[in-house]
Amino acid sequence: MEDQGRLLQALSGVTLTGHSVQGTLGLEPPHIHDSIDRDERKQDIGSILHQIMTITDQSLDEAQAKKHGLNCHRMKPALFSVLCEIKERIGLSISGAQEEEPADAQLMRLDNMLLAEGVAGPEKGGAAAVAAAAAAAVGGMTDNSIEHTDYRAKLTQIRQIYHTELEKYEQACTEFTTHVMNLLREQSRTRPISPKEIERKVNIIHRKFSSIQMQLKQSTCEAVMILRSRFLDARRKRRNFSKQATEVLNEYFYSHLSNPYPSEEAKEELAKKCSITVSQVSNWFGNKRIRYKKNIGKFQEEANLYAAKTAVTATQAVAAAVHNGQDTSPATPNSGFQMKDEDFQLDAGDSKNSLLTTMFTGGYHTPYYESDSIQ
DNA sequence: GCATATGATTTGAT
DNA sequence: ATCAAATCATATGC
Repeated sequence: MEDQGRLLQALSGVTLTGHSVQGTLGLEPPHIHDSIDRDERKQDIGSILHQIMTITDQSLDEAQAKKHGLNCHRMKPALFSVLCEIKERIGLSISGAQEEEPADAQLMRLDNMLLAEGVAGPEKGGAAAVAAAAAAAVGGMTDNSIEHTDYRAKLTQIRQIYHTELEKYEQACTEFTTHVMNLLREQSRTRPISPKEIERKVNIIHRKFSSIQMQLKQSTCEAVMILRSRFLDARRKRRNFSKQATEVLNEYFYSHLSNPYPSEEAKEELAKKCSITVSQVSNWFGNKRIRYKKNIGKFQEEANLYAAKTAVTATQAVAAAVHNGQDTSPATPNSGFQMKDEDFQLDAGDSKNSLLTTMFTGGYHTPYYESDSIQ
């Protein structure tokens, strides 16, 4: 009863000194309570608060001490690893081994595209812009270069934004990762968190951030595409080749009519002569071949023109040949036209020009350019 | 304004 | 990779 009394005293904050236990049990008349001094009660509350504070401090210290003791316990590492293992197993059995890497291919595609467009990869925008400006200054393509530099400038802009954003993301990712890692490492002193789990969590963070990066890449790609279609779609801004370039190309075409497939070297030379690209030469020959084949009649006049042209240049050689007593019998410019995997012979009926048809449909197989003849 | 010419691109085959 | 063929989109000439 004595013990109980003290305990109750401590808990209720009412001094029971001089009163019987019955009093604390509510057997005392109530008016006695009212008579207790208010100051005295305040003092009691203060002392209890103090006690509580002290207790809290003590228990914190105690807990800290206990924790430290546990941490230093020789069995702690073993216990920790066992707990980690158990946790690992539970985690695996719940979530299973779900590996999801479907976005990888798309990410690669985006990366490749950005690299191809010059948005990612080594810095070259400035140099290219300078080169373009220089080309413009030299001359040649005056109206084209302005748009091209404009395009370059916009591309550089996109590139800059892309890189700043990417850097920001990377920085945020590293920051967040280190923060989480520190947190987990700190917690691993009191919770079973294995390094493996930390690694996994870090991976999750990286995945999240890389998905954000992918969004950035995606929108950058879109921007570049729009820019391209606005500025670089050659079909929209097509310019005919110069008369001189067409001349050179036609000369080659009609003088190689039996095999109008310039080699890589020939293409390069033609490109240089015409100040166009090799692929433009390829395009031109591709178009020419198909269009010539489709309607040889339409091209008769042109063929004659260039045949005559080359004939003139060949005159000297012919003269020499005649002088040497060689055969100079006429050949036909278009009779031997040959497409790949196909022998294409001119049908006389196709031609609208009967004179030229009779002139050039002689059944000779020797292309005119290979003979030393003049018409 | 329209028909044709022409350079570029796409597609599918080899 | 290169080509033929079809197609697109602009240029040009009338």
